[in-house]
Amino acid sequence: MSEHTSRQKVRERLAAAGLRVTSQRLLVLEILDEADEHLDAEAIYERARQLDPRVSLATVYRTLAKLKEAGLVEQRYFARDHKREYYESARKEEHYHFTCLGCGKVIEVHTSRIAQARQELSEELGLEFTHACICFEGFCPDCAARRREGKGKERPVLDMNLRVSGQTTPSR
Amino acid sequence: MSEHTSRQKVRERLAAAGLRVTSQRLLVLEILDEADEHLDAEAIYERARQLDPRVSLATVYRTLAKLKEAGLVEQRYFARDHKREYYESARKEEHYHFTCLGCGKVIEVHTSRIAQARQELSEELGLEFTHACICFEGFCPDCAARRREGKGKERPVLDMNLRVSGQTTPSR
DNA sequence: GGTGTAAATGAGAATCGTTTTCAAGTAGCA
DNA sequence: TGCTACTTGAAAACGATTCTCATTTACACC
Repeated sequence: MSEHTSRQKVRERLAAAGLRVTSQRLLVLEILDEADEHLDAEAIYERARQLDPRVSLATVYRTLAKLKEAGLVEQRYFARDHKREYYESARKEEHYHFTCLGCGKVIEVHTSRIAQARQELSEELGLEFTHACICFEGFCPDCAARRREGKGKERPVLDMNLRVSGQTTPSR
Repeated sequence: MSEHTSRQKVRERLAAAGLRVTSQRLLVLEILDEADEHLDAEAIYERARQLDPRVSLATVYRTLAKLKEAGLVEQRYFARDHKREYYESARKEEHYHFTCLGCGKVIEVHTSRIAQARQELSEELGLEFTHACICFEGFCPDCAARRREGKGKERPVLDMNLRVSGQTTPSR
């Protein structure tokens, strides 16, 4: 069943957002819907190209901008890799991201404290929040343990098999 | 009194952090100490150059990296201007930043909810936090009011007399 | 006070994710 | 079916940051 019904739904979501339906936009949105990780423009481009070799990276960027503007897609920054934009379909419930500096893993975390902070600050100061960029970094349980053991060696754990360029922030 | 005493203190802070004391580092750290706004590398460079025309932008960047690494300076990202790094002296108490999309103003806000979230998530999931990048955006009381009035016109308020390049995130 | 050496600097080139330009193609409406 | 405004591909442009490399400097040690 999925093949056309799902594509049809994607089509409708685009139209409902007032966007022209193009094969490139369908493609990008489908890729993001199906992705279980967070993708950057380059990764989306790779996937898109396998399905339709004509798509260009510029169009991926333009499409992402449109989808974001329409609220169909959310853009995130992760940890030290703040030079690179990541995207995810906007259909998940509120969550935030924790990046492990040891293994690069991105862990989704749930908390109501951020919304609470927004609420309180909004009342106290009369601010009107539209958006927040929140990202946490540190070590996942495994990497934290590994660090505690090999502490004598203090080997540079910050390997990041992700594309993560960045500077050092000491863990005080 | 200040002239040499304060410079002497800056000198000591650098040395205490294990950094070589150079005129450029003194300069950058002094500039950040005295700044009442948040400065980006370019702005620091401008100010530094007026005091010592020899300094180069590359050195400003290198110095900021060192100072950050040493914990003397903190680096932030603001709202939509996420391509640009801002710096502030690391001597203030915990606070976060709210950027007004109407006038570009950066408002410092205080809340304990973030620390609370970190604490709770740390206990629940065994995560070890080292750093968080948090920035809020929306409209300050004035701009919010202005928007509510001129709502019919819906003029594009996002003027940002700061250097703010960015995409649109709808205020749902 | 000299001196050796590792670290820091200036100038400009390089990087690299993202955006823009411009000519050609296409969606969606009449 | 045609019109027109919106999209696209390809390649160039952008812009904040980082790197290279030859030169200078801080500072530990004599």
